[in-house]
Amino acid sequence: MLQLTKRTEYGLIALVHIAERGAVDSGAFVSAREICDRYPIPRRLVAEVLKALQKHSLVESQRGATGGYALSRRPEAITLGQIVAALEGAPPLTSCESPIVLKGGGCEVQPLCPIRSPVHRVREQLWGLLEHTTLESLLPQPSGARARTSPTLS
Amino acid sequence: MLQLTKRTEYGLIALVHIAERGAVDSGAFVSAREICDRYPIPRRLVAEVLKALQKHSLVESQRGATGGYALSRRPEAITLGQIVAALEGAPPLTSCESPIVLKGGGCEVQPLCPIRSPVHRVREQLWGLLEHTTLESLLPQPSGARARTSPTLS
DNA sequence: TCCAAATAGCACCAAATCGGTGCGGTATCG
DNA sequence: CGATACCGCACCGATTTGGTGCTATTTGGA
Repeated sequence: MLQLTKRTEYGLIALVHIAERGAVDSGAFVSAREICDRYPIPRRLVAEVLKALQKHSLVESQRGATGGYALSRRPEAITLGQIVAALEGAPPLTSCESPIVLKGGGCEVQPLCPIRSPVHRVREQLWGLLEHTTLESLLPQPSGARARTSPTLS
Repeated sequence: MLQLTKRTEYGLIALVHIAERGAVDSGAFVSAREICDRYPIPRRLVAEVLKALQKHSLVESQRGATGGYALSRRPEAITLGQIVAALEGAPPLTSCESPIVLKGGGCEVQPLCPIRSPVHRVREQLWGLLEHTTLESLLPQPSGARARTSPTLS
């Protein structure tokens, strides 16, 4: 499916929320509870997602009573591609997209597969798009650049 | 998953093959058997996929002994977006991508969802990419070596 | 000091989707 | 007639997804 999973959506929401709270690099920590209090996301899921993001060094975690999560980089240094790769596995671009072989041929021989090469081109453009979209660009314009109504979550 | 299904890949292969054979608009018909003789695709699957493509008016079918499938339009008038939409359902762009609601809020109220609007933007770009990629551009350079898909959208 | 809050880790589950198949029916050409 | 080829339905197993239970561990604060 050409669709983001719920995990990724939850991750995006969590990251946007953390970014809005200004929790960057141990400056402050946002708890999973705060996130799922605000949005109807199961607490367990948000924890699982954040854990995955932490493993990919996108967020840092702090245990204990006042613990939580914080971005490990500034929002403009985090890309959608990194988030998706962290939550949905390595980009399928690397693995042979269409392991189609001619009868008797091998997929290794590129000229035999009619669509592998062009589809790879498309996939690369797609990931390029994701890589050029930063977390910051997903934030609801904090400094009033655009006239979008701020959610005013806090 | 941000990945095309096997069905879509099979569909692309079938369409590319049909296009290469010059079967356009009842000019000639390519049988499913010919396709799966050439590529290791289960005959049943290719038939199912072609049927779906036919329902979406991307190919036409002819029953009988010398029957088969033909493109209903020229390859440059068929886009990747149309193919994907036919084989993986309506573009998820229309349905609310992240049905996230604030506690007590509704997803209908757009300003409340922090990521819906930005994610929609990204999705639109993505589909724009697919819509600008024609079946012709997926062909292995028939004559004019214009293997472009869409020019720099970022 | 002790408890509450919070993350970490593991196993587990139900439902949906995906890839693929069986079987019979119908149309068409030779 | 009969071979070829599309059509339609139901069905199956495997994988993925979305989600939960429970417990351990860490940490701050009353």
